[in-house]
Formats: sequence, structure tokens, C-alpha cells
Amino acid sequence: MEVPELPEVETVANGVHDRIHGLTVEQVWTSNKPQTFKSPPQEIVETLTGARIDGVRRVGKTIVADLSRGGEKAQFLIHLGMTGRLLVSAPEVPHPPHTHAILALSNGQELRFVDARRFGRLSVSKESYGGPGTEPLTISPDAFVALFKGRRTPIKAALLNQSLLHGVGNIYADESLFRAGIRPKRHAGRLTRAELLRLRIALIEVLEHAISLGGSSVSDYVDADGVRGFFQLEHKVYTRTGEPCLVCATPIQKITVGGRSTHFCPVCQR
DNA sequence: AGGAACTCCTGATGGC
DNA sequence: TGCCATCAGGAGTTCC
Repeated sequence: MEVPELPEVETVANGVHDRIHGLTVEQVWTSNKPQTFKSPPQEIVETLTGARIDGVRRVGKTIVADLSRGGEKAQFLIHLGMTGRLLVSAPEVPHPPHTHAILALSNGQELRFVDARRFGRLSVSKESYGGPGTEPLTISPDAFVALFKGRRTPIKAALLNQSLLHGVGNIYADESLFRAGIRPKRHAGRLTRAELLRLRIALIEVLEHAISLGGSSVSDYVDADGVRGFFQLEHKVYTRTGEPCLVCATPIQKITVGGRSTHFCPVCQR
């Protein structure tokens, strides 16, 4: 799987929701890797144990499990980082390497968090989690334009800034900039209103397209044996360095912007 | 306070 | 074949 961004996280959240909503957490195990746990592991165990999972959804790149226990509400927050996976498995299925949390559920199955690279994070919250920024899929045109006003940072870096829009990562930043015809290094605050409106539409279209591809594979995503497969959006620029642009055949260039590999067409993007 | 650099991690990859 | 260096990247931290 690609590094999980908004569409992938939404697909995982929906798949996990279908499998575990309405179930109760009976027992919780956590690994001893401190970096994985944003809340103290003991607090995670105490909050989850005995709680009913009312539903699972996405906020930004974070998976939110809404919990209730004796009238008390709480949330279990899962950020997949780069390599995090959520698996719903039968207990007899061997634990994959790098398993960091296991929730034993009231239907006898287990929800497992597996993360090789440990950029993922688990936490619990009693406050309602709203995410660091604004949802790109529902932001109004005026609000979108206002986000970038006065910003001297490259538009690519601004797209990756989760406190502005949350959910956009490296792939969809590059892909949306290509579709909008905007160079990644352009200063965010210097883009015209028309360019920003184009970017908003391009971003929404590319995210929704990826979600629709994921939607068709939701039922296969979380499996007793783990991940069976995942959708692959056809990239127009991402990781296509040196290959011909699909519009004008100019070789796709790769540069670094905001510390991240960035791919663009020097002719189609201005 | 905004912006950029640095850091955490390990699997995959490529060179020799 | 095997070893080692390099790369990938989300987001928290630190520094200017």
C-alpha cells in the first residue's frame, strides 16, 4: 500500500467500521515501544477495556473509533504513519512482526495494530477529536483561498501542512498540483484566486477518485490474514521521474520541496 | 509566529 | 552472494 493519505485512511476506517462497530473491547494488550503510544499505554488500556465501539471513521489522516462505556464517551485515535496497518483477525492467526496493540473483541476476533516503521501513533481522548486543520473534501472555495493568503512557503509545502488542510500527503499533493497546472515551488501566497480555485477542484477530484477506487475494495482490505490488496490510483507524476508526461511527453522532473520528493511536469505546470 | 531543518524508524533498493 | 549506503516519509521538536 502506498503511504496512507486521506483516501487510504478513509478506506481502512470504513472497512474496520464494517467489521467491528457495535462490538465491545474485552481485553487490550500493548507492546513496550513507547514511541507508538501518544497516550500512556495504561491509559489506553483503561479507556478501551469494556468500551463499546460505536463506530469507526476518518478525520484527516487519523482513524477515530468512537467509544462508549456506561454513559461515558471517549475516542480511540489511530494514526497509521507510513506503515501502520489495522487488521481484524481470528486469535489463532499468528501475530505479524511489529504488532503493537491487540484488542480482543466480543465476537472473539482481534483488532491488531501492526507497524514496522513505527511512525504510527495510538492515543485515547475524552475530547471530541477535530483534527489539526480543515477537511479538503468539504472546504468552501473562499475558505480554501483564505488558507494560503500571505504564505511565503511553497504551495507544495503548504498542501502538506496538516494544520491548514489535513489529510493531504505527498502523493496527492503532487498529483493535484499537476492536474491544476501549478509548479510545486510557487509561493502559496502568490497564487491567483483562479489558480487556487483550480487547485481546490483538482485536489477534491483526485481524492474522490481515489476514494471511489478504494470503496470497491473495502470488503477485501481488512482480512483475517491482513491486507489482501489495495487500490492503486494511476499516478500522472508521482514516482514517474524521467518518464514522459502523459499530456505533453516532456520528461517528469523530480526535485525536493519542503524536504519531500516532488514530481512535476516543467511544461504543463507553471 | 511562520518557516525550515532535524529527528525518529526499518524495509527496499542499488552499487560494488 | 553479501554487505553497506541510501532512500522513503508524517509529524513532532527545535531553532531562527
